[in-house]
Amino acid sequence: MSSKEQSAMASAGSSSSSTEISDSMLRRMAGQSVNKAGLKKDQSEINKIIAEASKGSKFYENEREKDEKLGIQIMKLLDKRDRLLKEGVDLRRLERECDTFIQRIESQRDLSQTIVHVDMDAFYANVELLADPTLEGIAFGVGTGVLTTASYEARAYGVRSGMPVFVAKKLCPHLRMVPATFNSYGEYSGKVMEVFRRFDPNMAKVGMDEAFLNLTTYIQEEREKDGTGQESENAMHKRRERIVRTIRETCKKVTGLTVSAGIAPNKMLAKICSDINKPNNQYILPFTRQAVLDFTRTLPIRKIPGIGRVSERCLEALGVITCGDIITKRAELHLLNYGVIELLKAGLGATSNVVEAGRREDRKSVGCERTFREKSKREELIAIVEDVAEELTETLQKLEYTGKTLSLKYKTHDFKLHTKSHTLQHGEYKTRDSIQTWALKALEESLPLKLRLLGLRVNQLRDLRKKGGLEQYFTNPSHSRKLHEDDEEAEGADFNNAIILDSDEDLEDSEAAETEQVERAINGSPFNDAITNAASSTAVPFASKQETETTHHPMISCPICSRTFPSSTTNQDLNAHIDVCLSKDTIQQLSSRRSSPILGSSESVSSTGEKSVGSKSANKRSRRDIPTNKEDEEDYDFLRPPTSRNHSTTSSSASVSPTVTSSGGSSNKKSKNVLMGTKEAPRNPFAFMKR
DNA sequence: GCGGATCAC
DNA sequence: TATGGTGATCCGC
Ligand SMILES: Nc1ccn([C@H]2C[C@H](O)[C@@H](COP(=O)(O)OP(=O)(O)OP(=O)(O)O)O2)c(=O)n1
Ligand SMILES: [Mg+2]
Repeated sequence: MSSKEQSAMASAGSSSSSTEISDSMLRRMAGQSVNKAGLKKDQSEINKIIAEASKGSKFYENEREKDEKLGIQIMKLLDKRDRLLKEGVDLRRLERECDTFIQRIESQRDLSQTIVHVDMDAFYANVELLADPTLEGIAFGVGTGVLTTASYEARAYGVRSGMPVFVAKKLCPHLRMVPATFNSYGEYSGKVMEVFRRFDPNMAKVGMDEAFLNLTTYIQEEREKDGTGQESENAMHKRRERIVRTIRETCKKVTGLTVSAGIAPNKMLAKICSDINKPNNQYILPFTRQAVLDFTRTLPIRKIPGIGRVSERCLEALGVITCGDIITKRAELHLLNYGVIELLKAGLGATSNVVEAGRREDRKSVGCERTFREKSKREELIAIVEDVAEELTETLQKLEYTGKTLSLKYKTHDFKLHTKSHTLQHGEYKTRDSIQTWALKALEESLPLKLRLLGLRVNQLRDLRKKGGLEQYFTNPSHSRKLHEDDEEAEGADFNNAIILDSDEDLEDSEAAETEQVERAINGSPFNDAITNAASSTAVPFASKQETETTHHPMISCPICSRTFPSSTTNQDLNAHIDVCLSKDTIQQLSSRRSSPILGSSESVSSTGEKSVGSKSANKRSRRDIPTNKEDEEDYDFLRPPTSRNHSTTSSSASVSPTVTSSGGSSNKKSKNVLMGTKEAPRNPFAFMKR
């Protein structure tokens, strides 16, 4: 049993070449393998060229070390699994427990929202193309030293984001490079977002070139305007496609840039779909449970946002390659305290469909870092820190934030990363001096170092544009500034008020309590003092409000079959119907191909004229009280038991958090991601999909 | 609160 | 010869 996985894990050297580059290293060095369309060469050949070009470098050595440690951690993970199984853990019980989770997830599945993920094609590259038409149709990359992105012509050679130029040129000798012009990307980003916002004023921007839109309201309004009543699923399907095509065309018309899109009932699926027909195209997933399950069953877990190279390898070692495997292996995942519930949600394609605009005060940090040729001379390093501190200060002031925590980041010549941070008890980081003073101190006490990167970052921010103090607590969320209403790029540095009070608390480690000064300056009026001081003492100024939204759910509909009901329907009736639907046995449908009423009519139909998306507030909860569960909405409650379970079975010996034991220095540290979890505490890499 | 680590863009 | 910058989150202490 374990022999099979053992071959799957680690390197299982199948490399036939004389050199000994393991499979895992080949894959590690090759970023995203776009295996999609016409690559000029075989992906495995490309991977070999990449690794070959890097071999021997410090970078490569560092990667190899990390790879080796990961292999060890994975082996420990498998050992732990085998040990628990040998000790007689009841897998079937775990499986039943997972089935309960699945039932709950299913009961909350919501197909009622039309979610779209829009993603600009080769964004930086296409912006450069607008400025320089001679780039049309040729292979080129954007950046210096490392590519931020590449034209699709270049991608055909295996050239990708994050790849160093010298490697890219090995893959594509005629590759042309153009330097990045970040300001222009910001400007175009602004224009693009403006277009998206026409279709969903609440659009959620994700980075400079992508966004989530909830088109449900737009669609509803359009239908009302048309006088169109309830539509067949087929008609809805076409309407969605048409509207998204319009969005993309408008974007192209207004900005000259092409965009791809994914249309699905929730964010994760929409995001995955936007990639399917890239570039300059779209993909829509039918809004039926069966279509979603068919889609996810064979979907590689690596496509799940949040599952990166490391998680992919860990899961692969457990035999989990596709989302369908998540279901199949659910008991083992549960046993190992992997974040089963989040994995199951992803595997079932039942994730968050809440789209809300980001807010300025949501920002958590502002930083600045610089890579340079190896340096170890004290004065040189000091000069760099001073330089970085100055730039960071300028950025902070322009953006109008201050922060309580400052961290210094440095990378040694052999690519090992480190950070040191300091949190002020009273004051705030705001001036160049307060920042630089601590940064230099931190650097000096680490000093004998040969470095290639230095950076500074301020955390625990306070938004100076937002009313400080307790009022935040009572102010209506809608009053908070949307992230787009200004901020970065475009826009000349609008001078800041006279907030320049300088509160160099930290200078002598004295931590003066000039917070008062700062606050006063910010709030301008002394009337605020009482509130302000109280707030700062309770850390409220930095608090962000809680949304506590459950999944979007404007109408009452069966979460399994989508059938809608009048809002007058009682919970009892609804639950009765849900039980019927669930009784079909979710698991079975997952593993069996079982065709289904595709976009057919059978579903949806009976709308009983329950229109009104407007009555949104109607039913906020999608799960109308399931079986016997506690009140908690918290997934982790289900994962708690694991620890006790694991050990209860084995009693003492279980060695609570054994395996890891830290082998010298930072070594074992793999603990990070799920697996290594010496203990329970499953990791939750899916913030993105979380409610 | 700190430091390491993973992930995304 | 040679491997970026910004920001977020999670985990174990
Ligand atoms: N490691 C990375 C990845 C991306 N970017 C920047 C450049 C990209 O143009 C932009 C958007 O990232 P995407 O992942 O969306 O990639 P592209 O838009 O370039 O290509 P596409 O979306 O068509 O795959 O972010 C970056 O600086 N560094
Ligand atoms: Mg893009």
